[in-house]
Amino acid sequence: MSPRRSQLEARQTRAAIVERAVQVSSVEGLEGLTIGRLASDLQMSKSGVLGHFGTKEALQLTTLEAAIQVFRREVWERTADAETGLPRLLAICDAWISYLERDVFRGGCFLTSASCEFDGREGPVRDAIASALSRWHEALGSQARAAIDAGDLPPGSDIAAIAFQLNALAMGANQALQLFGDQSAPQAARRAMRATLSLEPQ
Amino acid sequence: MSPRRSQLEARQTRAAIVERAVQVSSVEGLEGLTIGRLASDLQMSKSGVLGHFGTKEALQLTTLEAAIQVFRREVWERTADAETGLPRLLAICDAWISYLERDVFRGGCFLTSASCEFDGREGPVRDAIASALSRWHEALGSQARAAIDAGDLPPGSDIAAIAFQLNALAMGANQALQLFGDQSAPQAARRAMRATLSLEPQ
DNA sequence: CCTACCGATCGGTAGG
DNA sequence: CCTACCGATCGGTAGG
Repeated sequence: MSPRRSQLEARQTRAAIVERAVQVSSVEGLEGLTIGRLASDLQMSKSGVLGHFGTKEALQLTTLEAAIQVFRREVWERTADAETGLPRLLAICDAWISYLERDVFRGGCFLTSASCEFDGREGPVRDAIASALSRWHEALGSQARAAIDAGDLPPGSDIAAIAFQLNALAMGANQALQLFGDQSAPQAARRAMRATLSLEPQ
Repeated sequence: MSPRRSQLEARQTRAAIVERAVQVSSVEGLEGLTIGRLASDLQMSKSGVLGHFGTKEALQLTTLEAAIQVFRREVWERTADAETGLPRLLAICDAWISYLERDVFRGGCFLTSASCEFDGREGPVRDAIASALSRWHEALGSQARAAIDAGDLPPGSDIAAIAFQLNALAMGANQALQLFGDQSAPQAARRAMRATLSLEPQ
C-alpha cells in the first residue's frame, strides 16, 4: 500500500467533491457552482472543499475535465469495437443520442451547457471548453476521413461540414429533450445524422 | 402629451434598464444578471432599478421578452415581404444566420443561451423560454406546411423534423461562431439548411 | 427616484 | 481537514 492512509482518504474526498461538482454544475452551470453549496452537500467546511483546488477557477477546470471524461467514456469508448470509418461514425451517432436519452447529466449535455455559458467570456475555462469541443470535431472528422478512404463516403465529402452537422443535430436533440421532453427528438436526430452520412456532399 | 413628464421619464428609465439588462445577460446569463451591476452601469441606486420590476425574477422575464422581440424583429419581420411557404422559409434561414453573423447579441443567440441555462431548472423563466422556442418551432412548421401545400416540398415531408433540423443547424452555427469564431460556419449552416429544405423526406 | 439598512452568501485567507 | 474570520456583493425592504 504505497499511498499512506491519509493521502488515500484525501484522494477519495477530492473525488467525491469533483463528482458532486459535476452533477451540481450540470444544472446550475460552472459559474453557478459555489464552494458553500458543495461544502453543505458533502457536510464539509468551505475551506475543506477549497483546499483541494485552491481557487474556484481551478475547481471549475477540474469539474470540466471530469465531465469530459464522462462524455468520452459514454460516447467515444462505447464505440471502440466498431471498425474505423463509417461504421464507427454511425456507432458514435447512436451512442451520442443514447447518452442524451439516458440523462447521463441531469442538466443535459455538459459540454453544450458549458459552451453556451462561456462562449461570450474569456479565460482558461472558456479555452478549455473550446479545446475539448475542437478535439471532438477532430475526432469526428478523422472518422469521416477514414470513411472516405474506405469508399464509404463520396471522395468530395466536406469533412468539416459533416462534423458540424452531426454536432448541431446532437445539440438540437439535447435542447428538445431537456426543454420539451420531446421523445421524438432522438429519432429525428438519428435520422438526420444518417442522412448527413449518406448524402454528402449532397 | 397625455403622459405626464414624470411618467414619460420613468418609462424611458425602465426602457434603458431593460436594454442594458438584455446586453448584460446575453453574456452573463439571466441568473448572472444582478441588480447591483445594472445600477452601477446606469449610475442608479439598486432600489431605483428594482423598483421598476419588483423582483429579480420579474426583471428576468421582462429581459427575456425584450430579447425575444429583438429576435422577432431581426429574423421574422425581416422576411415579411417573402411569399408564405418555401420562399419565406428560405428567407428566414438567411435572416437567421445573418442575425448570428451580425452579433446582434454580444453573447450570441439569446434564446439558445437562455435555453441552455434554464433547461435543467423549473419555474416561470424556464417556462417562458420553452414557450418562446415552441412558438418559433410552430412558426417554422407553419411555413413548411404552406410550402407543402404549394407543392414546393414533397407531400410526405415531416414538418416537425424540418423545424428540428433548421433549429439544430442554427444552434450549431451559433456555437461555431461564438466559441471558435469559425467564419465558415454560416456557409455550412446555410447549405445544410437548404439541403434540409430540398431533400425532405429524403 | 434616493439613502440607509437587513440577513445571507460569495470567494478566499489565517492559523492550526 | 477544521474554526474563525475578511471585505464584497447578493436580493430585497423601510421610509421618504
